Amino acid sequence: MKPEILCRVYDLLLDELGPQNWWPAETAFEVVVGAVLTQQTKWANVEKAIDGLKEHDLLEVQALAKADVALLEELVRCCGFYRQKASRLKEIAMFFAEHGMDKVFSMHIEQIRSTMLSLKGIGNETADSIVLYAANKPKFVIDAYTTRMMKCIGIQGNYMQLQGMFEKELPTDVDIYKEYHALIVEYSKAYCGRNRCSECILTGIE
DNA sequence: CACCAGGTTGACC
DNA sequence: GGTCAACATGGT
Repeated sequence: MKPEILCRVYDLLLDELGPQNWWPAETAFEVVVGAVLTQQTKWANVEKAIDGLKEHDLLEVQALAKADVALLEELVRCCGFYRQKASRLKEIAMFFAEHGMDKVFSMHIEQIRSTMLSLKGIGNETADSIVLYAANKPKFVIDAYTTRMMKCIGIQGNYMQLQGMFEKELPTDVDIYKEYHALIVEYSKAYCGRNRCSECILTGIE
């Protein structure tokens, strides 16, 4: 792997798309809910579910922790895997209701991460999304787009290996981590469709 | 009508 | 350690 390559990719993406200002959410808890709902799901469908939850005043910890699961299933049905997501969201809300979200998010970064991983329905990517965008701590998020893009430029590895590469090369900076992940997702959605590689701005960077 | 979407889990090797 | 089916709706 060339030195500085991840920094150069960041500069290219930022120059191409401009700042993305992720995560689109009004509160930290909305980030948590959105992070679970967006698993294998288009963001447009997540927005519908978020709107529905807001209308029922369920997008806050105490309310969601006490919510009727059947109602939750109805509200998140548009996101797929709706039975799992409904019950898991409620359990996650119950956890935060008991332990206090601010208190949990004020722990050390690796402790927040492992705490999130201990909850059903939260794996590596969702845990890191929560750490970065809800707890506001520097953890680089790897997702399917990131893995694909890195493979395109000759960088391969599993989740933790890729994360290690980004965190080693980049400055430890919450805003850069947030922006970089957002840029990868948005660039991939816009330009990495079929047969788009020839006009990709990253062509030849490896 | 097939395929994919900002994954996670539990079972299995 | 890695791999795999199951989980499910909605858009192209």
